Amino acid sequence: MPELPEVETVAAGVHKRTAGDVIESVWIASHPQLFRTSAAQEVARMLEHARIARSRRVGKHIVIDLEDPAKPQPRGQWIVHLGMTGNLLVVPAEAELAKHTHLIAKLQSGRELRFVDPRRFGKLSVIPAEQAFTGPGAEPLEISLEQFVSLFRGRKSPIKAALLNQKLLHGVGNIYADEALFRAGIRPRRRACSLTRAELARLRESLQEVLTEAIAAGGTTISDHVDADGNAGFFDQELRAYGRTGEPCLRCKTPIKRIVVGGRSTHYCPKCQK
DNA sequence: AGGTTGACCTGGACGC
DNA sequence: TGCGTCCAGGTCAACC
Repeated sequence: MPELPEVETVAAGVHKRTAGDVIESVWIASHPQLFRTSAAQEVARMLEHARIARSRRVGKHIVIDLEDPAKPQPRGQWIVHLGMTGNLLVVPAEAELAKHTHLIAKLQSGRELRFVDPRRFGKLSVIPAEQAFTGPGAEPLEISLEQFVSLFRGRKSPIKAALLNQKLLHGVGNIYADEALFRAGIRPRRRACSLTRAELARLRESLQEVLTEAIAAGGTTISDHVDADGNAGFFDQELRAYGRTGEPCLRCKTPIKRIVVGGRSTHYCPKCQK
């Protein structure tokens, strides 16, 4: 499900509904692979009796700032990665329990913050307050043209694969990589280092544009992305390349082609994208 | 060291 | 209806 716009939608929803609320107790299912960097008990200890100060997005991660409820002092950060099918929902305590619910944080307000993830590719961890979480790469919406250009200098991998590399830019996933390359008119298989400065400038513009539009639409719902309230996003109606295999290009009517780049399914217009 | 591939999971869609 | 196959928005370890 989740790339930058979807994670942004979820983080904003969680923030709106839980800021200031206090976690009374935590229930965690026994799936140790969800807790690669922090043990489940560590997560529980950090969350229990903490006040939720703020929730925000960094790359594809949701960062939840926790503080001690007595004195407003930072306690730590809860880092949530939604993986492929993960979600954070804020629901009334009596709401039906979804299958694959792996964590429930009971809130003072009577609601519950629940982590649900059928495929269990998601990851939960906690870090101390003084250790600021910055994510693995650069923010696509804030990066300057100079920085953007330097990311791809000397990179021999296909530009599509480089866009998906979270250590370069974090937050870009398969859908928006395809969409940005379509809008910029660049072939996904081009070596990153072969792109001219003008092409990279176009790519950066296209990427920022498509991400911004998708955030405004509440993200793309292919099958299971919903916001903290359970509402679907509607950016899937705006997709021009992703998932349109065989359908006419909206610019030139040539059928959209599907290939595999870096092991990921990739959609592009063989005529418009050079 | 950088680049590529398969493994990790469940479930939905499709063909027979 | 049921069974097998393929595919999926993301990483990350293990290989070349």
